[in-house]
Amino acid sequence: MEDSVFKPYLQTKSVFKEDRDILRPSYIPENLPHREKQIDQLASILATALRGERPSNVLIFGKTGTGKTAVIKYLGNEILKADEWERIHFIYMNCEIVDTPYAVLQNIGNRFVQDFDERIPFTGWSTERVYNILREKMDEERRVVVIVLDEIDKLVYKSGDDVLYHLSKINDDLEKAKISLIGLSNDLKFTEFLDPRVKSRLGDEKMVFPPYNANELRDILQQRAELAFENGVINGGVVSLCAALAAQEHGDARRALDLLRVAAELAERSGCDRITEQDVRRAKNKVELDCVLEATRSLPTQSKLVLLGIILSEERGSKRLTTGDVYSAYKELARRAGTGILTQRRVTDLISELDMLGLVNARVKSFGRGGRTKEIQSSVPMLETKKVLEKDEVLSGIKNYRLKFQTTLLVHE
DNA sequence: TGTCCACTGGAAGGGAGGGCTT
DNA sequence: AAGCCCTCCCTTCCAGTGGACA
Repeated sequence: MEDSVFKPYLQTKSVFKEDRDILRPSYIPENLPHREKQIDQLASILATALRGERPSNVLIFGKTGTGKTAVIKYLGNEILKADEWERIHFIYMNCEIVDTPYAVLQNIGNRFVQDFDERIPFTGWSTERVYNILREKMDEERRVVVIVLDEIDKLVYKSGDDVLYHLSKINDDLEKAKISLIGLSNDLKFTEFLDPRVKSRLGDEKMVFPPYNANELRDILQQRAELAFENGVINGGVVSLCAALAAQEHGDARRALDLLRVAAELAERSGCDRITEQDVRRAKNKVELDCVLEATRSLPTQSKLVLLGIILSEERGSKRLTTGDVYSAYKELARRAGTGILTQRRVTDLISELDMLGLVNARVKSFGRGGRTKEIQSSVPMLETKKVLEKDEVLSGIKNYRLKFQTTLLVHE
């Protein structure tokens, strides 16, 4: 240990108390400041379950970082604590991960299967069969099942409302068990895509979580900071700055906590025993850059080629790219890299995906006789992103490549 | 006022790859 | 082994369109 390369890092005093996960968004604190009203309201709905009755279905709306997930998980824990007869099942699922009808049903179904041999396989069965098993198993005992579908809008946009239709209707087929559904969404409009029957059944009750303002964010951070840091590590200015920065981004508490955590890590790494406002500013840049680079890194190869095509075209001076331009650049790169070449239709979709991830800006624009197409601009730091892209094995062969073709708009200029 | 460009984005479907069932 | 199922990724086909220009 004496000469270990880790020694200097182990010796530096940590700014954190033992548990730095307290600053992670997944941590559920003992109380949630400024969500008392919402907790009360939900508690009054869920309390029905403690009497063995079925609580109303609830839809909860609110932007990212407004505490939807934290509140529902908190209430989930509380209700299980209060459930003397152990007849309540609380099932939480994130539909961004569990995002197909089959997966949702399989996931719920397996909570009610004890025997390993009877588990529902992750593929192979028909969805109907999974549904039937799920219904049977669930109905074996008298119980109330609360199913939380986080990011429920993602499920609907991807797979339609079939599962929700079946799940919201399942009570008609149950004798002993009762289920209630809680959907969390940051998109108010997704219900427009639901079958009217599903829409009305799902939305017995509706709630909206407003964004936190800077003062509320400060309270939240203050609470966590006291739990996470040693005394004197942090001052009021640091917390206020994190809160203010996050308030500018539609009151996202997750963002605020990230800032504080990363600022602390930066301070720690540079051997300081207190966090400064300078650290917070550095953290802001780091958090933003890390987000973009991580999104880039995890792109499928073909999307990486499209993004690289956009970046290289811009690097050469064309600021406004059309779908056609991007496709030409992409084709050139794909040919070079020796991958298959996708159709333009497919690349259109990949561009839209990049747009949704916030890596590029793409909006449909009409150029009159010039036709109607997307106007595309990257919104990533070019140098760093290019480095990440070139680390991909398949793309490594086209390092430092320069495009040959000319953009249409460049020609006109 | 109508034309016409360069796509857009929906629909349908193929086929590969995971796996279960008989 | 043959015949299912579900999902992912992709192709093919195509009606529809905003707005500069004649």
